[in-house]
Amino acid sequence: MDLNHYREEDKVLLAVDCIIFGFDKHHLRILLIKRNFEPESGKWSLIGGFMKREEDLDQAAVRVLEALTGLRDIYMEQLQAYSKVDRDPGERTISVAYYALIDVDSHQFDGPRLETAQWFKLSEAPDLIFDHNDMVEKAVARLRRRALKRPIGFELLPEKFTMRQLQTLYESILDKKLDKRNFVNKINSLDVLIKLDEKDMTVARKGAYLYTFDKEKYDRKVAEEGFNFKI
Amino acid sequence: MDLNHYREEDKVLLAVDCIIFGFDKHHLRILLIKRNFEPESGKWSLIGGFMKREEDLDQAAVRVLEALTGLRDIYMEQLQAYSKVDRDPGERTISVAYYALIDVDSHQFDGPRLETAQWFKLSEAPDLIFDHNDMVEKAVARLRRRALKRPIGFELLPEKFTMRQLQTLYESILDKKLDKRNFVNKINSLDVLIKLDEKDMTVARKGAYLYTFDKEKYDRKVAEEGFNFKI
DNA sequence: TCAAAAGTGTTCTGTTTACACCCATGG
DNA sequence: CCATGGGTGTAAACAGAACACTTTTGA
Repeated sequence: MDLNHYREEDKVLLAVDCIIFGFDKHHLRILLIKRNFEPESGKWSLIGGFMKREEDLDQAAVRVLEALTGLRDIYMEQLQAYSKVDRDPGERTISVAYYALIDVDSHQFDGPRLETAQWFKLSEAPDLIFDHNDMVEKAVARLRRRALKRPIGFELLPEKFTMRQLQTLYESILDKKLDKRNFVNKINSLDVLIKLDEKDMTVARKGAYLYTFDKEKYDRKVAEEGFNFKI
Repeated sequence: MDLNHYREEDKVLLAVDCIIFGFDKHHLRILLIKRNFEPESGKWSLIGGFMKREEDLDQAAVRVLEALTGLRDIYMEQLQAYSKVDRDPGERTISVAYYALIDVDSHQFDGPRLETAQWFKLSEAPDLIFDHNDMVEKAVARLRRRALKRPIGFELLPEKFTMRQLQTLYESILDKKLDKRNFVNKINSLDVLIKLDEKDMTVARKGAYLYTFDKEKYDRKVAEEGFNFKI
């Protein structure tokens, strides 16, 4: 059997596509670009590009994201490979999806790219090319699972945030209303937030306490394989 | 930027590697083959091979598994892609890992392949080539997560099985002893097993009732997004 | 003085855990 | 008749869900 012999003609192009989730204090968003090249020029798609021979997929994802949006040092995680034979009508390509979570407000992308890259509310995102809708759906499912397993927010929230912002983030990820008291009790019982003396006076006349994550405690607890964050 | 232009020299070989879990009524096992080709000839590895241009990854995984073991109609699920630049010392290849669960006893592989393919107890598996150890570790983690989320066993157990066999399966997946009464109560509360009138008289003087999965109920419940199977 | 959002605890219910004895049978 | 593994229930601890009023202060 020639299973184990390289056949030059079986080589394929490997692409990466990035599902970038953002949160802007009110809504969960996703970053898309309008394609200005064929195929499917003019349509919306995920940020993507080809892996080069001298890099691995993780590196390709980081490079492609920066090239198209100027966003730097974004940590991305691999989701899975998409390989249907006819997924890209142009050329046989296999694409590996990556996803990341970032705080919209502290990651402005630079001017010239603004026209092509744009944040959409998750619920209002346009139809995407190829199998990109599937990729997004899968990424959302992963985000939800992850949110239920441990408190996320490090990446999606600014350094300092109010309890309500964290709750709103969870509500938009899980797409359901949560009980304020139960949420606060749950978060506090996890003991990974530091309550600051500072208040955000813009959100209410009374003001709202600001919190930060206690990264050390958080990492320790995640490592100890605990948490289980059911809401 | 040439992000969006195909470069012939960036094409790569895409491989699949299969982590096949089996259960033989006592132990969780994994299927490995001894390589009789370079590189790393003589060492143990996962079952793997290259994707052809005219098929997708899922199809490649099924084909490769059958070619090397004679195992047919095995449902496999994609884990993730492995793409370190130097992962295969021979040629630049990216490998996508797949995993499957099967019942060892009802899936004998055919004679001539017996010498290369072999079931190992998970705890006694040899060191593997390339990044295959990582793949296995990841697959085990996935298997555990899945076992905790819903009752698995359809695939890993024979059609009819005893409660104790199901418990042993869970104990070997989770690698810890479970309480017999709590386990039975939990399983029964899920209401997806059918208790047969038949007993397996080989396991104890008293005999042990045989069960089958109620596939319809099971599928309905999984679809209703419920279950949460904490043990 | 009032509108708007923040902050805060308790009770109830369901789930998980811990735990020990009798049963049926083949040898 | 006894050794072996199968089969069964209950109580205590814990986690999750439901639920309403007071506080602060800027306009």
